Amino acid sequence: MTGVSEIKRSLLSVHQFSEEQLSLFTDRVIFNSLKKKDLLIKENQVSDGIAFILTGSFRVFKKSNNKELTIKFFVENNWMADLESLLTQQPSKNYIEAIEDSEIASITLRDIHMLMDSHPCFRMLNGLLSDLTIPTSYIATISSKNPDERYKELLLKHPQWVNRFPQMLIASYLGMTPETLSRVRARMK
Amino acid sequence: MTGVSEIKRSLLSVHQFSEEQLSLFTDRVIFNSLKKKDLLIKENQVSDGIAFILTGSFRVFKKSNNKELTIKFFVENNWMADLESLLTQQPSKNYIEAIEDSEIASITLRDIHMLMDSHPCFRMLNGLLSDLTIPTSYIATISSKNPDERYKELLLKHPQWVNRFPQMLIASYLGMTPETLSRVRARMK
DNA sequence: GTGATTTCTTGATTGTAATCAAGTGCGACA
DNA sequence: TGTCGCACTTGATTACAATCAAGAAATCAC
Repeated sequence: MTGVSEIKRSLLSVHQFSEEQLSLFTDRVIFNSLKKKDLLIKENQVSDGIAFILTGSFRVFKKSNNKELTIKFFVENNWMADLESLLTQQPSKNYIEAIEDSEIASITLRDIHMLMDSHPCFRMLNGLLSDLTIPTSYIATISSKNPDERYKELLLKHPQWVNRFPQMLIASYLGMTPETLSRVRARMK
Repeated sequence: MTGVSEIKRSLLSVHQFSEEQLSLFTDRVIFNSLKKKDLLIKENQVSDGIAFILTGSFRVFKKSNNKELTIKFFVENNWMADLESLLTQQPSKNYIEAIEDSEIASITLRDIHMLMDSHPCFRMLNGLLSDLTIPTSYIATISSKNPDERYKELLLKHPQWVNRFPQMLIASYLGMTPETLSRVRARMK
């Protein structure tokens, strides 16, 4: 009930770690609760590790002009981080916010490096990074499809998101106004 | 005149490698020439390493509908790769094309892993990855600024690109038609 | 160097999503 | 349970970049 087994299962999906190695890892994680709207990362803060979502959901967003632009969603049983800030160790230009009340387990970059130094197999954790990138498909969708196509694509790729997250956030993620999203949905019945 | 010293200089910018370590790395690189329009990576091909650009330039693009969408430019003295394909070892959804005749030096993922296993310091090469991501700022620009602002931003961030690359490609990168870019430029004099 | 092909410019028109606005509904919270 | 505030819907209008088109300029191939 602590979440340790979920973390281990996730690690096993990238590499056949031994039970001992898994424990080396989970011994270093720190558990946290966040309430809806709490921020995990604020702009100008340096990301110091990655977090596994045990329950709940998050979004990465950016302030541009003074609009919020939602770039990515994360839900339970996935790792999350601000990849840019993590890799460069420069201040983040993004925010990560809990959409729902959430439970997470974090590990610092320093601890990951220590694990990698002592056990080369932990190098395989780099495989986790791919889920943290912004996929080129997202750019393609945003910049070359119309609102109806964008929404249809989301329904195919992430049908659960549509009912789980407020439409404002979905609209923001799809690069359209809430009004437009509302009309897209009306059109589809 | 082989390019080895440029590679070493680039490696030193991420970590204080010894001369011996640098040579371990450069002993493994393979040199190649590409002509304008040659492809380094095609769609559906798995990326098997990273390449350092000695001379020339490249673009990452994607086919969507049947338009080409330019996502990133790379110029000499930088590393390039299709990060998604590299991290997931899944077929690429993108193309990498030489914009000019170019010289590159490549190293395979397998060789990088070997180096990391034998010398933990090579783990620092992960720092190179940050230049390969799609920055969130790009998304913000594309999806919340008008054509004039987008072009002005490019002039600030990458003034050299504007004269070096064909306007079609610049327009494609900025998410607008060549006609629109032409008008933006006319407007700015 | 000449012709051929592609890129760039400029103009006219259109389509589409943003904006502005008002009303409805629902959920959070006291 | 009631009410307050925020999210969502729907309508009318506007703004802006895409599209279509044609001509000029630049680049490429032979």
